[in-house]
Amino acid sequence: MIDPDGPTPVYVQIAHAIAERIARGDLAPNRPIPSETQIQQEYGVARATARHAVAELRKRGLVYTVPQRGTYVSETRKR
Amino acid sequence: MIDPDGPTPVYVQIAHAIAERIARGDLAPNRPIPSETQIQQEYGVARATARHAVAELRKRGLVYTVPQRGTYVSETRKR
DNA sequence: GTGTATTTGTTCGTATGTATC
DNA sequence: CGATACATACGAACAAATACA
Repeated sequence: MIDPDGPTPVYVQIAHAIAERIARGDLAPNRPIPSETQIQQEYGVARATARHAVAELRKRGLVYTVPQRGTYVSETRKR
Repeated sequence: MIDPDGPTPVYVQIAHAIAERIARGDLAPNRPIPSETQIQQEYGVARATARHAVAELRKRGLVYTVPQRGTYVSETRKR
């Protein structure tokens, strides 16, 4: 699923994969996404890379992080 | 005893030191090895490093951990 | 029965060093 | 040089189960 040798950075690929799980409803609002450790194991990357991926999702507003608790899927914007 | 600036990672050095104590019989089968907190203090390292060292010993099959209990020296393999 | 201390489990935050492209 | 990525290490906080007085 992740291509370490591709042109797209691994952390972007992982962020994209998680974003899809959110879009699909696999990961619901206010529910935790995989922890950094789980991402490390699931994708076989270093923690720094896992963190980078999460930071990417946070930057896009898809998730929010609670220190020492975890990272959760943002609530769908009211409309 | 532990060299933080050496080429060998601190957690490996600590794992090695404890492995020697086991090999020497200083730590007997089914007896607890030092807790993570004790390892922290004895070697002056962070808990994450102490845990890493214990994980290393577990990986080698030298010890087994009982959640909320402690980590114990594995029984000598029957032969 | 009740509280306290101990121990491992788990999480995110941060920094440093190395290597590669 | 900067971005990416890995490994190591320290810090801080809280949870949960166990052990014991």
